[in-house]
Amino acid sequence: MAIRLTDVANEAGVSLATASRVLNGSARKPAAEISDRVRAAAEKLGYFPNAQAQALARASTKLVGLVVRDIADPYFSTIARGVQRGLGDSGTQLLLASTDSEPEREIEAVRSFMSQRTDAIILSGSRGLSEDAALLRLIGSYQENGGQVIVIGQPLASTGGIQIDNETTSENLAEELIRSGHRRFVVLAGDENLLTSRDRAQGFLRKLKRTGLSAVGVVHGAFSREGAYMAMSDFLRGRKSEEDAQQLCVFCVSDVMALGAIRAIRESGLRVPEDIAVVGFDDIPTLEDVTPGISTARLPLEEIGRWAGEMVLSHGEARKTVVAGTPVLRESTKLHAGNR
Amino acid sequence: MAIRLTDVANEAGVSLATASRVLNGSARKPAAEISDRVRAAAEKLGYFPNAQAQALARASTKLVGLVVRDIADPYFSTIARGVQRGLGDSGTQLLLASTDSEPEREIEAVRSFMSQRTDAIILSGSRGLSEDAALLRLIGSYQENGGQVIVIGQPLASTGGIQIDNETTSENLAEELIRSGHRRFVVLAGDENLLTSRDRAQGFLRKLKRTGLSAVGVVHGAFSREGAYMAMSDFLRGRKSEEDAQQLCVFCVSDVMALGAIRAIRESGLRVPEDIAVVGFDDIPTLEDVTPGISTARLPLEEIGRWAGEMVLSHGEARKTVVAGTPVLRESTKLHAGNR
DNA sequence: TGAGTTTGGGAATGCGCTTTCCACGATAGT
DNA sequence: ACTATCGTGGAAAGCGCATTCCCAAACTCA
Repeated sequence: MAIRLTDVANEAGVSLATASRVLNGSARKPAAEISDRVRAAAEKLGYFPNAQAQALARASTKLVGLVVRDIADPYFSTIARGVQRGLGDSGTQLLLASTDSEPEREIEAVRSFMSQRTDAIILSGSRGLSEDAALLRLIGSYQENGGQVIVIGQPLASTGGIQIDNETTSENLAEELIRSGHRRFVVLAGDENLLTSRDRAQGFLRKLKRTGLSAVGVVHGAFSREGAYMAMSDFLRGRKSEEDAQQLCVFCVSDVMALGAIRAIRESGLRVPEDIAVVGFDDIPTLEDVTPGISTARLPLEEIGRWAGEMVLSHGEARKTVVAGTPVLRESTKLHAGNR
Repeated sequence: MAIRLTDVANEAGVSLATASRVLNGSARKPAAEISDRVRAAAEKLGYFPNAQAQALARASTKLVGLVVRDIADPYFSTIARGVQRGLGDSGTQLLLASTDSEPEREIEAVRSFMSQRTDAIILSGSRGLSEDAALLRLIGSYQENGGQVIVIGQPLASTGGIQIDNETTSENLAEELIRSGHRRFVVLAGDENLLTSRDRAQGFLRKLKRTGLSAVGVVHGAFSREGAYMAMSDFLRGRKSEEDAQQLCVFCVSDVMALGAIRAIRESGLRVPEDIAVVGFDDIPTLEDVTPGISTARLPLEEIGRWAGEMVLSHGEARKTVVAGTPVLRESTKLHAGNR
C-alpha cells in the first residue's frame, strides 16, 4: 500500500540502489542531476522510508528505550524530558515503558526493548536490594550484542550511567538540618527493599548517629505519595499523647513522599512547619508551587536525563558519572519559636 | 550476533517454518513434542524475536506514537500514563515525542512515526487555530495506509478521538463562580492561536456577557506556567493604584497557568484568595498538594488517556467521544469577607 | 484394502531496504 | 596509444522472519 523505495526508483528511472543512495545517507553520492530526479520522485510520491526495513538491513534501529516507574511522577517525567532533550534532533526515537514498581514489568520492558533491538536502554526506576538474576542475565546478553545500558541511580553490574550518591547527599542534608537547630528526627524510609530509599535513609541515620543523635522513629512503607501518607498517618496516630515536645522534623526519602506526609500532617490538624517540619529529597519541579516551600536535597533531574540521552548518542563506553544532591532549606523546616 | 530463529530451528532440529509456528502465535500448532523441543531450544539459546523483522514480514508493528507538548507537564504526563494503562499488556509499545510547542516538531514527530509504521498516532498537544496544511496532508496519507489517528482535545479533520468540550466547560465554570458571588474577572487567556486556550477563554467570556458582566481584563501570553507568570506580573504592575476594589477573580485557561499566576500574585505581595482569587482548568494531580486548594474544571485526564489507548487496541473506526469538565470550587476562589 | 481426506513438517518466496560486488565508460599516466 | 585507475550506476545477495505452497505420512470410510 505505502510507497516503497522501488516505486521511487521506477518513477525516477533509476535503480533501487541509486535511489537508496540518494535518499539515505550513503557514502556514495550519485550525480547531482540524478539525485535531483530521485528526490523529486520521492517528493511527488510522498515516500517514507520504512524504518523497520532499514533497521533490518542496517542492523541498527535508532531507538532507545526508557523504563520508569511511573511517567506521571514528576521525578520520572522530568528525567524523561531531559532524556528527550539529550537525544535532541539526532533522529533517535524514544520508547517508553512504565513498571508500576513491579519487577516483573521491568523485565518485561527490557525484554520488549531487546526485541525492538533498541540501541540503548535507560533504566531509571530504582533498583531492588537483591538484584534480580533474570534481569542481570537479560542485560548481560543485551550488552554482549552491542546494546548500551544506562542506569540512573545506582550502578548495576557492568553498566554505565549516572550514579546518584544518595548516602552522602542524605548525610549532608542531615548535617544542614542539625546545623539549623533540629534535633528530633523521624525518617519516612519508604520501601526497605529499594536501594534508593535504603541508601537515603541510611545516610541520614548515619549522620544522626555520628552527631550523637538518634531518630525518634523510622517508618517504612511504599516509596510513593500514598505510602508516605499512610506511614505518616500511622505514626501520628501512634503518638497522639506526647504533644508540646520539641519540634519534630520528618525526613522523607523523596519529595513525592514529603507531599504525602504533609497531607497526612494537615489532615490530623497539625501545621507545617509550626508543629512538624518536613524535608524531602530530589527537588522535583512541583515544589515550586507548594507552600510552604519544602526543604530538600536538590538533584539536577532534567540534566541527569540529558546526560543519559547524550551518553546514548556518544556511544559512551560505560561511562560513569556520579552526582550528589545539594541541601536546600526552605520554610518547611523553619524552626518555630514556640518549639525550640 | 544475536540469536536468530534459524539458530533455534537448527538447535531443535526442525525447520525454520516450524520454529516460527511454535514461537509466535500462528494458526497452525505443531505437535506437542516438537513444540516443547523448540521452546526448550529457544530458552536455552536465549532467543528474542527481532521485532523489526517480524514487523516487516507481518506488515504490522505493535507500536503506537504519542505526541505531547512537554512530557514534564503534569497534564501530559497524566495523559501519557493513561495511555499506557489503556494499552495494558497488549504488548503494544509506546513511542514518545515532545514538540516543545513548535508546530514543525509536531510534523517531524508524525513523520517519524509514519516511518516507524506505528499502528496508531495519538496527538495530544493542542491544535493551532489555522490547521497546518502539511500536517493534514501527512495525516491523510497515514490514514489511507491504514494508520489510526486519535486526537485528544479538538477534532482534527476526519480523525477520531476524545474531544474536550472546552467552551461549555468554561461556561459552567464561570456560572459556578458567579453563583458563588464573584463579579470582577480577569482572564489569563494564554496563546490566542491555540484552539484550547481560545475556546476556554471564549466560553468563559460568553457566559460573563450573558450574565451582564464583562471581564475587567483579558491578557494573552504563552500557554504555560512562565507565560502566565509574566502575563500576571504585567497585569498587576499595570493597576497598582486602584486597590481596595471588590475582590478580583483570575481565570487561567489551565492549571499550570494558574500556578504561574499565583506565583506572580504572591511575589507582588498579595494573597490568594484574600486579595485575588484564582481559578484554573484541568485539575492536574499537582493541585492535590497546592495550598490553597485551587478551583478548577476537572477533566478526567488519566481516563482520557486510557480511552485513547483502548481505542488503539479496538481499532475503533474513528470513534469520537466528547467529554466536558466539571467545575470544582476550592479555597482559591473563596470570597473574602473584607472584599465583598 | 484402496481411494479420499486430513494432518503436519519443510522448502521457498517475499516483506522493503542496504550494501557488496560487477561492469562499463571516462580519465590519467607513461 | 595502451594500460592502470577511478567514478558511477545496476544487479543481486542478504537482513530475520511469516507464510504460502507442496508433499509425505497418517487417517477415515466404505
